[in-house]
Amino acid sequence: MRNGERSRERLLDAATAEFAAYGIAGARVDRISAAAGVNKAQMYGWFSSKEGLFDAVFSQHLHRIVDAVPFTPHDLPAYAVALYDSYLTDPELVRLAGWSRLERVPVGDLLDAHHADPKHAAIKRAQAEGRIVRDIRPDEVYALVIALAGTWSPVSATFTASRQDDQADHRRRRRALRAVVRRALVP
Amino acid sequence: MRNGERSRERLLDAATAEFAAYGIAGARVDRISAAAGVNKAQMYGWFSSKEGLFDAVFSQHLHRIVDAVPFTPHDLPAYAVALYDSYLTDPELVRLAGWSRLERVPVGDLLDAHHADPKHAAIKRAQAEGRIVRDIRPDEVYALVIALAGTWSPVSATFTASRQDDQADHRRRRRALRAVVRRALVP
DNA sequence: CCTAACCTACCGACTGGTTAGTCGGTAAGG
DNA sequence: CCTTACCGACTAACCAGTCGGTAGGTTAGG
Repeated sequence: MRNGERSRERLLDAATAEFAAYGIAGARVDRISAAAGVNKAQMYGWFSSKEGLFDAVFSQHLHRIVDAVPFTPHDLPAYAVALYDSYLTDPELVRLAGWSRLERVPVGDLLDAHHADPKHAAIKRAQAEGRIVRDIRPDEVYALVIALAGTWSPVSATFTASRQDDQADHRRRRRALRAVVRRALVP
Repeated sequence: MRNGERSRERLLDAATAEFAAYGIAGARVDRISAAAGVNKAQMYGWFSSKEGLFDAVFSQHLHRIVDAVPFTPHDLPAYAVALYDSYLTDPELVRLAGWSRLERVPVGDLLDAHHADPKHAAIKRAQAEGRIVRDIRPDEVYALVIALAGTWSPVSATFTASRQDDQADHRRRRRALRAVVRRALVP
């Protein structure tokens, strides 16, 4: 009974990297346990299956996926830009969400309602204050901002940005993103 | 030598469905050959591996992914709405692109330049004519439109729409999409 | 017109490596 | 003495890819 807590953490870290890189079907439990330095049987004692391990990883990172960046409904352009930056520093989270969408949740909400509801409510208030356009429903405002911030994300259908890109590229994308969100959603 | 052409077609159709549903790592070649009614050894005679089969499937559908909808740079809002509709009728294409991004092409362009270049050039002309705002580069205009059209797509990080959704929902999303693209990109 | 050679579609059965998950245990701490 | 961390070795199923064929159609030579 030397150090169960630390082992569990190393295991979840290794599993995060593995699932982010290969998805659920592509992940290998032997690779995870080897990378974590945790015995496989031990792993199965804590989490009962590969799927169970993915669930643990995903729910552990849920708040980081959702709140990687403080939500600022009164300044959506800045929020979108901050998301762009967070996708650059933490592409794993976006990839994890992508796998979950493709391998687990093909339609409907990706996350539980109680993660999104507070944001929708905040958007509604900002609309009442005249900070956000009123002709689009709060949940859709949110969806559109997330989609825009993900234009160059690790699940982009066009181009995925990386930290190695030229700083000028990042600046140009941030500027475009800020302008688009402002013109589209700020009255 | 009864009908090689038809068998090949059935095989590619079955492979498309399988890869769209499960991705490369999750796809099972036995399932594909069974669904197509084509012997597995035959399959390996035509395509040399599971990866080779995915490549064939993906390149076969490339033009449909890129040109599922006629590109109308002079009316980007309508283009975005048409893409929304095409994602509803053909979610497989978007999922295929998603798998390719996650399992194959983690950074940079998802598609070859020669697929995107004509569109960028058309956007540039539309900008010169004053039909599209000039403060955003053509390739980024395109990326932003694709991202917006994919707000409720099968790779959405928030909500994935489906044909079963209420017609009112579809109308509301189309209207929001049209408004956002117009305000953001049309002068 | 026949037939031998050849090509391509088609196929059932197999294999070797991989992989999720298990077993039966030791030892450390409380 | 009980619980929990830890572990090497194992297994049964799975799965991509192969083997060694048969048969139908086409062509060319006689």
